[in-house]
Amino acid sequence: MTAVAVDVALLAIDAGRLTVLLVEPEPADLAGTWSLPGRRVRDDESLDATALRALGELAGIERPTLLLEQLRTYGEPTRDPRARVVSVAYLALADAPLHPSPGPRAVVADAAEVLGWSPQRFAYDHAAIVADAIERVRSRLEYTALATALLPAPFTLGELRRVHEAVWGTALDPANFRRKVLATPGFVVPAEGPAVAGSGGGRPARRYRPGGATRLHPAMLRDR
Amino acid sequence: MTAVAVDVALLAIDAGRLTVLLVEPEPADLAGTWSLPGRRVRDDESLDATALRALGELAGIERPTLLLEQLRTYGEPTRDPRARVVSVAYLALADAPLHPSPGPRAVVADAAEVLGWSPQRFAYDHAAIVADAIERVRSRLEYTALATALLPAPFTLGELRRVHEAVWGTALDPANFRRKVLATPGFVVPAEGPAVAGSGGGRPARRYRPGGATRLHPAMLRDR
DNA sequence: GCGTGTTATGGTCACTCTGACCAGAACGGA
DNA sequence: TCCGTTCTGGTCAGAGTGACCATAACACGC
Repeated sequence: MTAVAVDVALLAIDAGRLTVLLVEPEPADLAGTWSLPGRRVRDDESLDATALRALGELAGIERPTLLLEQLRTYGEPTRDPRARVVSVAYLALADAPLHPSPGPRAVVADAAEVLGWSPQRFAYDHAAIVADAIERVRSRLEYTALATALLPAPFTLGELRRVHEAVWGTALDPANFRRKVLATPGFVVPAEGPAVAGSGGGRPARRYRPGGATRLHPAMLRDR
Repeated sequence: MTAVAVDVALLAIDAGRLTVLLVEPEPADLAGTWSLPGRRVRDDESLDATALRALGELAGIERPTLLLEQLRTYGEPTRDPRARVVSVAYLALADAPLHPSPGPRAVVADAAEVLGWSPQRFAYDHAAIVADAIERVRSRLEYTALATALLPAPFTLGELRRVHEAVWGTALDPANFRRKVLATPGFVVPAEGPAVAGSGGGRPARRYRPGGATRLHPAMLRDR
């Protein structure tokens, strides 16, 4: 009988880098590999609820501010050698660095490094899911206002720019980035209160909040 | 126990309009509504294979040239009142008008009209799946070369333009469309052979084939 | 054959958007 | 005070775009 599971790729920005949450798989024969937190779907439970439960039970992460977006569903008959499991993969974005709770069973890994790992370091087909999740968030930053989900509000345009730089792995011109963000209706709106200086000195920056727009026009295309 | 099914939104261009394939649901208590062709996933069967089998068994459509793309997975616990069914929805594109086989059990409906139907005319949550599929193909035409999957090769730039017009429901300037397509690397490549006139007269048009590119740079943005 | 309608193709022009770049403003720290 | 940093506003050339025009090359009716 075919089982249904949910696996979650939880991404966050930590020290200027994009990170992904990994956990040790539960089956003993998969020791030494990494996987995404995942749980079987209960009969009365929505897929979103399963995703949140997996993060709580396997990494001790309970955050109401998580942004959840369905990634795709992985259903190759051979993806789990023990049983037929169709897995609905989720992309989740946190607005602050992750601090998983219980010891070595969960780690926060650098996304760019993980992309270079051999697929054998992952359990099941989770190497593909992680790669798809990272590519999805990179693409979403071009066409949607998703970057604001990776930051606590209010934020400065410099902080928003560093989110884009961390996700895309490229440097962006501060003045041009500012011009494009402010020219895109609904991307950000000014927040009340005075400008505040950052940690390394420099002129204090104004603060902004998410503007409510989802799709961006015009888009913020990265270089190719 | 949770079951897994695949539902397919098969779209095609017919007489200058975007169409979607609908079938009558099998349960007797859903008579009078429409649904997408769907089947339970067999234990040894991939999701893609289930999608093709559903089209064959429920509409008599057997086409190797279909383009399949996963849409998303619908898993609300209440979406099917009889049992918990998680459904993986697929978007499928045909390169020619559809001719479903067996009588009134399958119909080809105009996509724009279907979008205006009340959700009660559909079984389950298939109104949402159809709407998501149409929005997906409209969006894909902006950023990918998917339009070439809705046409048999070789094709003229006028035929390719009419695909965009049918999907988006807007008129496009022939000269500007031509300039943009030819300026996008890998979108189309010239086909051998002479130019051929269309049905309604006019200067014969050169023919092209898909150029192999998937993502388009620059994108072909529609008006908003 | 001849005009007419249609489609394809090539071009112009003004406008917008973009990246590269410059310069001053406003802070923290030596 | 000087220096390094970041923020903010600006210029400039080039690419891309929509609106539009003109010509080419066919089918069709007369």
